[in-house]
Amino acid sequence: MSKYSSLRGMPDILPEEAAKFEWIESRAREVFGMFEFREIRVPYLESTEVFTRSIGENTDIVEKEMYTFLDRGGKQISLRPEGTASIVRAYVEHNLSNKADIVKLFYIGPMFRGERPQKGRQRQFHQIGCEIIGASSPYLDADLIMSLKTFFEKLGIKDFTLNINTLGCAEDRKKFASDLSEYFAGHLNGLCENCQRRSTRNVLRVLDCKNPACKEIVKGAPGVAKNLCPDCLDNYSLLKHILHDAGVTYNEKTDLVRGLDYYTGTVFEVSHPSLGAQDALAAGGRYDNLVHEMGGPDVGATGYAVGMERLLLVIKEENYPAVKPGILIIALDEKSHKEAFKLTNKLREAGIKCDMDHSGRSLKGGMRKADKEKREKVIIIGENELASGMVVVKNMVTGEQKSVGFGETVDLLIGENAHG
RNA sequence: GUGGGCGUAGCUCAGCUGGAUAGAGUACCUGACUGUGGCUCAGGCUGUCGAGGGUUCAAAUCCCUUCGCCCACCCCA
Repeated sequence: MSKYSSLRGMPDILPEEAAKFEWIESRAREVFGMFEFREIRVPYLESTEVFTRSIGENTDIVEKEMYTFLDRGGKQISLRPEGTASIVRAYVEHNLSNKADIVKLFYIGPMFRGERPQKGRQRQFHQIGCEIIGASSPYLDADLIMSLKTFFEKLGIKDFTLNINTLGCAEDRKKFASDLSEYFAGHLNGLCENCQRRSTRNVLRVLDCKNPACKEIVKGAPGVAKNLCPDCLDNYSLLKHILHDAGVTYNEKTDLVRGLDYYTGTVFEVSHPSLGAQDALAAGGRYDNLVHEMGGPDVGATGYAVGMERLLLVIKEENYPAVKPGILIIALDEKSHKEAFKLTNKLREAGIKCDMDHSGRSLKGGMRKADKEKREKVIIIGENELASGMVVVKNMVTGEQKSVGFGETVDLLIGENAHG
């Protein structure tokens, strides 16, 4: 039992897992680079207002999940619970709209929410997100969704489902919400306790309640489609056409809603069956009013975030590349240890991955270690080698070994690596 | 915040109707094999039985409290 442990929901990411993070991140950079998104790094801490204004004062995230505290100057600051707010803040602050009409950005990093941890959910978790700011063409939504699909394919993820829906523009949404409130008011008794509360406070959320009784009532609820203005309707059906033509299979899910206030119009979610209760791998949508609300130009925007920890749960072990260990250098006594260390450094200078056993264990011990670590080669240096000026290079796979002069070791190994 | 499950060796777990030095497998170290790994065999190391308190002649085992982890609700990526 150690004296200290990390905070609840804020786990250490140990090397084995960190390697997976690293691999996923480099696939992200590869794919998003190809789509011409550019990376942006925004701070983990922001003035609390950045989040309350954008995510919404009455959302659960802001009300009860955000890590908020006073800094030494008495200013109220918060650890970011998501990425979009900061990015829009940065976009406005640095007048990025003047540099290009469309700005495509991606980010990778930790987010913080004070929730109770469970499968696929931590307090410090990591997201990879993409944003396209500057216009509201459905082609941009399609571009965004294509980047997500390509990313998932690159990671070897299968069996994911893309669900899409539209919430309509701000006016549409208002009308829709009031229609829903009216409908649910007539079925109040059948709804679960939570939904009775939701039906007045945040009526859209009743739509994705998991309670069977509520689901039944939701079936008869007015759909969003009726409430859409012609523009929204056109945009949404155009998006569906574009996706169809691009060969993207999607599932229209009319009860899909988002919990953050800034979403408007198209929303989407990617879910995976193996995830359990928290089955969203990624989610996003349009936020056409946010940039303006944050003090920027009146331009549309769209984006999504992918949950890293959830990717980890979904990606199969064999999808990750095997990490090949380097050569192990084993010295048999103090004198050879010095020479061996010199050789180790020479190999590294030549770009050959290797490590030396400094534990002073026996040759047998060293061999065992190399075997356990699945090393392909070891180099052995002892009294005999020092006397003859040769080192032993042993191939652990074939069992074959040869003596080679100290000076020729690097050349030999480079030659062998070149031939596999 | 609410509910349920679980905390015993580095890891996976047994022991739990109270009983003497707390076990197995695995991992690790050493030797058989004096300078060569995998297989085999032999030996060795590792524990505040999550923590604190209580009941008892006696507690890993029963009771209370507490902390931690997991799953679910809630919410969300």
